[in-house]
Amino acid sequence: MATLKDVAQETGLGLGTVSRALSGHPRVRPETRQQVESAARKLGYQSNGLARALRQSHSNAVGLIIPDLENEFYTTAASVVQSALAAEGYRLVLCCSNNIPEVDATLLGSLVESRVDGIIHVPCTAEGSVRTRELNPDLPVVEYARQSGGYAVDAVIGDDDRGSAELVDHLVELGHRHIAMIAGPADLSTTKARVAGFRQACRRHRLLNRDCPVLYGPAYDVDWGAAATEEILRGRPDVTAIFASSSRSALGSLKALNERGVRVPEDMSVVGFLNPMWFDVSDPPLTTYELPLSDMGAMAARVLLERIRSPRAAGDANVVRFQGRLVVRSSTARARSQGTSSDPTGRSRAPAAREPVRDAASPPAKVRRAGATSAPTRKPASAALAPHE
Amino acid sequence: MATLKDVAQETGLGLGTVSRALSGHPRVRPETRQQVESAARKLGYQSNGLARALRQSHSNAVGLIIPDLENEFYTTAASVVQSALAAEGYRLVLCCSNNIPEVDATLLGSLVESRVDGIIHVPCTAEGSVRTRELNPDLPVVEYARQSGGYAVDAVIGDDDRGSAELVDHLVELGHRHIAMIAGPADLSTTKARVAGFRQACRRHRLLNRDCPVLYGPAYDVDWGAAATEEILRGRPDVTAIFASSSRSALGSLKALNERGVRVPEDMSVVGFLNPMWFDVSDPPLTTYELPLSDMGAMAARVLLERIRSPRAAGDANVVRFQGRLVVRSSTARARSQGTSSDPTGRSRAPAAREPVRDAASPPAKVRRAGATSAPTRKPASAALAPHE
DNA sequence: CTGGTCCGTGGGAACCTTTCCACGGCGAGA
DNA sequence: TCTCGCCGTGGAAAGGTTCCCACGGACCAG
Repeated sequence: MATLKDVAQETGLGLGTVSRALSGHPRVRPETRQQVESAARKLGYQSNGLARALRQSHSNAVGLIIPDLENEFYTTAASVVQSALAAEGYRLVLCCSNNIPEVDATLLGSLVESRVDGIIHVPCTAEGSVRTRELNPDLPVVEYARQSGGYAVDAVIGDDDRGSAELVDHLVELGHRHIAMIAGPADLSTTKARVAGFRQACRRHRLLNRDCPVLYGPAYDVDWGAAATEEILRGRPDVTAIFASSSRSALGSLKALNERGVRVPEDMSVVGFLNPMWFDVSDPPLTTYELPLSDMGAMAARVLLERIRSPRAAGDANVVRFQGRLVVRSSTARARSQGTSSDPTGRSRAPAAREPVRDAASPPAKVRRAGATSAPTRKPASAALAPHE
Repeated sequence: MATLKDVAQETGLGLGTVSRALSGHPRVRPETRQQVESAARKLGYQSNGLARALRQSHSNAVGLIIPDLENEFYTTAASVVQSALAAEGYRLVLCCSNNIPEVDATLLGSLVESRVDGIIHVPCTAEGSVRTRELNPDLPVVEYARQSGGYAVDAVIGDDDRGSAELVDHLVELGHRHIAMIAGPADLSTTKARVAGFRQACRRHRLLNRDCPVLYGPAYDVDWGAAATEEILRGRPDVTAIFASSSRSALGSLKALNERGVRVPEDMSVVGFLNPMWFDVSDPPLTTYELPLSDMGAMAARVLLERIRSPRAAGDANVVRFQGRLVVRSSTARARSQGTSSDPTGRSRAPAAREPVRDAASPPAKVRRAGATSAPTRKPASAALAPHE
């Protein structure tokens, strides 16, 4: 391929001039620029991004590491991050850890080696992104969806525990007092948060721990959702509601229930988590807690770009937490004949079924120092999570 | 960050030696290697991928351009391509054209500028990937899912027209003779193929063109699916079956029908295209044509890597076409009181409902010259599309 | 008329690696 | 004993860009 030197030779100009002409530098005569441009076109010159990145020591690329490429929770993030970055002239290098810690670590290494300008990371262990700090302390990193620990690293997360709590509130309101939670891998921070919210809400409603089992599983996927549901049907006849804490396990749960002929919501209420587009044509449409995924992805990109552009003040971590909202559909109904229920048919559905789903759940949030200072949290976050100055 | 030079200085060795030691070159004394490695660890040395790529003139990265990051059709591809590449030590640079030709072209340019080693491209115009040939004739490109034209470029595609045909066959078998097709943008090659298959099958069954309208739309998305369905309900009371030629428009169609109180399949049969995981818990579970997306993605990666590794023989395009299979569920039933129907209740469901969905549809396919020579096509493809030697 | 400034350009250094070549030493075969 | 070849190493070139500095000319003010 043609290089700058070739263009220089063709035009009889020096390399510096050609470079300036091509990169829009003001100090170059218009005619010269014309000449250079036509020569470049003629030779089919394509500037070498590698060489430029090497010289300028920034590559206009950022890495995104997600644990699962077939989960709309993350692909939505990837999508909007990609858009946000593209708008600012950055490329996205997408990696997938498959939730394997070793792969995660390798990917991190590979990304710093390839000299990306920043990384958005969904960590899959408690160590999280701290490894990048060892590799390159100056590399901006923001954690997404999951938070690794007490390290001072930027993060954009959903309010998982509040979501769990709202779903439990909803179920309790309908008279359920025996609720099973289908959780994911125990060591993920999202799992922890969702379980914590679940337990806390149960306590608040004076539900007994043994009435509200939590089933940890190998992954947030359809098979586990189905398997856990089987387990519940087999071993816990007292349970009247299932809280599947991810969209995929909810799908699996529904599948298993449908196959076993268990009617939803008459015999069993089911709630999901997050709100993929197919939740309202499933059979039945699912009650769930929706997180503003697009906003979250955009925010992650914004926080990262801000860090890339302005030098980072050490220890000054920026944690943004997004609220979601309860979306009530027809997969939840009054508990069947379980003590307090006054409706033996169990058929009275929640009143607010089929409410519109896709409106802007949280106010347009601003990054601290990017303008308005309001964090998107409605109530002040716990100390560990609030942006600390 | 520490560089090779720093390590050389630290150890008192020359750059060449340090480089060799670190890159596993055999000609270096084990003790020396030890020394270098410990010094590198001590300094936190991270090799600079940019410099290496520049020197070796290959970057171990490949680009993937898809038109829509929220469509499981493409994200599935992205996922498996990513895995396949990672296994061979390549990174994936993911770009999204949003189906905008200008963006597509820009992305192509940006990728060749960043010196990826190859590109997998879902073209969004008929020109397709030919632009890369101008930019860099040696850059391996494989087109995915859509085929741009008569250019000699590798491609991995699904057998869209056969899929359409099989769905039409299925509907006709059930007595439908007025079938509306919800198509996508008219200029996409997938749309063309699906419409062609539809028309052809209609002709074969002697259905009249005016009984089988094709609705072209702005995009393969939920809104268009819903809008088109409204249009059909309003303007075409004769239609008894809707062929939504993508998973998302099927979703929109179902949504619209449910909202209008039109029963599926009693009042209207619906078939989708492709087979996202939620198609069998939708209300009702959808009959569809499933394409082996994982195999297709893997094949695309394989074809590309093969091209990267072995010099391309000009004009020798390798086109692989994947068969899918009909998946019959309960969204299709005998046509309502439409002439031939012998079942006035319209309730006799297709016999094969709930058949297993996720088995290996097509035999493990081999790339030409990568071992076995059998193409994954069951019957010989048309001349224009067969791998030509 | 001269000194200073700005403009446009050329040349070289720097970015960091890999790779090639050369060189000294040493063991083995002639 | 001499030579050949191999081994381990050092040095330098190359890869393609950007950035800094210097330089000549023109222009302006004193």
